[in-house]
This record gives sequence, C-alpha cells and structure tokens, in this order.
Amino acid sequence: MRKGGIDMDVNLVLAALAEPTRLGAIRIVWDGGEHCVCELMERLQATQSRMSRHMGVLKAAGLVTDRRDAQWVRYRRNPDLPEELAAIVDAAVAAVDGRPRKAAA
Amino acid sequence: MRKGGIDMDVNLVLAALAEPTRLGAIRIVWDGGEHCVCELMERLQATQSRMSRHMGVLKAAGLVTDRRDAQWVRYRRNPDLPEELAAIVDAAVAAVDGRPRKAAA
DNA sequence: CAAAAAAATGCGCTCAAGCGCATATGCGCA
DNA sequence: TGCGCATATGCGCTTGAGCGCATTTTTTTG
Repeated sequence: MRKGGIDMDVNLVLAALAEPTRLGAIRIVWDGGEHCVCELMERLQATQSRMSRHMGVLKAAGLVTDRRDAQWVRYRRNPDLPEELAAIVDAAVAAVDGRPRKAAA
Repeated sequence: MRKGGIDMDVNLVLAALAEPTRLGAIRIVWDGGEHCVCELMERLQATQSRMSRHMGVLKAAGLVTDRRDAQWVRYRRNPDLPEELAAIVDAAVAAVDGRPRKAAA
C-alpha cells in the first residue's frame, strides 16, 4: 500500500543525495541562489555531461528547479520542496558542511 | 582532501538509507530497542540472507550495533552515532514515518 | 545565416549493488 | 555428540547506476 506515496519520495531524495557530486551540487545550490551548470561543473570538477545528468537526477527527485536564462540554465533549490524532505537535505548538508572539527582538530 | 573524513561517513549513511528495506529496518530499530533478524525479516517481508546482508550494510555505515544473544543476534540503534549523522536518520525516519497525511486523507 | 557557447541526450561500456540458493557457522539443548 | 534454530557468507547471476564520447538542441552574437 501507498507504493507511489511519500515512501517513494523519501527514497528518491536519499538516493539523489547518496552521490558525492550530487551532494556537492546540493550544498552549492542550497544557498537559495541560482547556479548554472557551467559554474557547478567547474566548482565540482565534473565534466559537462556528467554534471548535466546529475542535475537531472536532482530535478527528478524534486530537489531543484531549473530555469532557462539565455544560453544558460539556472538551477536552484526547489522552494516547494515539502518540509519533511527539506529537513533531510538540511541534515545532510549540515553534516558535511557544518563543521570541519574533526579535520581542524 | 579529507577523503576518509566526514564526507565519507555522510555518503555511507545516505547510501545505507537509500534502500526501502534498510530504511524500514532503521525505522524499527530506531525505537532504541533490540531486534533480532528474524523479527525484522518477518516485519519487512524479507528473506533471511537478504535481511542479514542489509543489516550488515547498516552496521558498516555505523548506524546499528549488533550483539550476540544465544542463538539470536540483536540489532539496535548505535548510541555512539555522531549527532550530525543521527540527525540525517531522524529526518529520514520522520519523513516516512511521521505523517500518514496523504494516505490517511 | 554562420559560428560559438551552454546544456541535454543517445549510445555503449563497466562495475557494483542486490538477489536467491546453497552451505557454513554459532549456539543451546537433549 | 548430534540435532535444530538463528544468522552469516560464498557464489554466480541480473540489473541498473554512472561514466565518457560524440552529437543535437537552444540561444546569443557577429
């Protein structure tokens, strides 16, 4: 029961986050601003097709939206992402991003 | 840099959670109590070897600990799981578990 | 219209995740 | 010691994720 419900979304989100480059993209995009693929490529050291596909996965999971702007496509955090799902992303971002303690120590 | 640091752990955790049966096991185990494989098998409709391996993945990710008790192996939530990682699990569990709204409506 | 920049996509490859089946291992009990 | 229950693991298979490469699509500018 409820095969196409919330469970699916949670799994989609978790699977989307469970890849280093995608999580990196989410970290960048999670500032609320818009970022083109070219920027993400460069900052994450990924090739064009690779980055494009990864963003496709994030979009399919509902985590980001895209907007065409001239020759660029601007990605940004999906503002309509349900709270409970956003909470997962927030926690993941906070975990990797929130504290260099272990390394800094 | 920091290849074996927090990043790795976060990815391990996310990958571990990104599988329905494993997430189901986490939900059960997240009550703090101990649960044998046989119980998890039955409640999650999984075969023995399948469940055993899934628990192995969760253990490798640091999410659970196991304890031998007679012929059983009791799994439970790892109490030493770092806060930031526990927060990810909490968010995931809450997302799937916390509200039957869509289905109940 | 031609050319160039940015992004998406078709194609084929590789590799690992997940599975079932069978077997091994650990443990209690007769 | 031998049997039975609970769990782990070796093995081989299938499937899908992720990748690079080349090509196409979209849009701007000369």
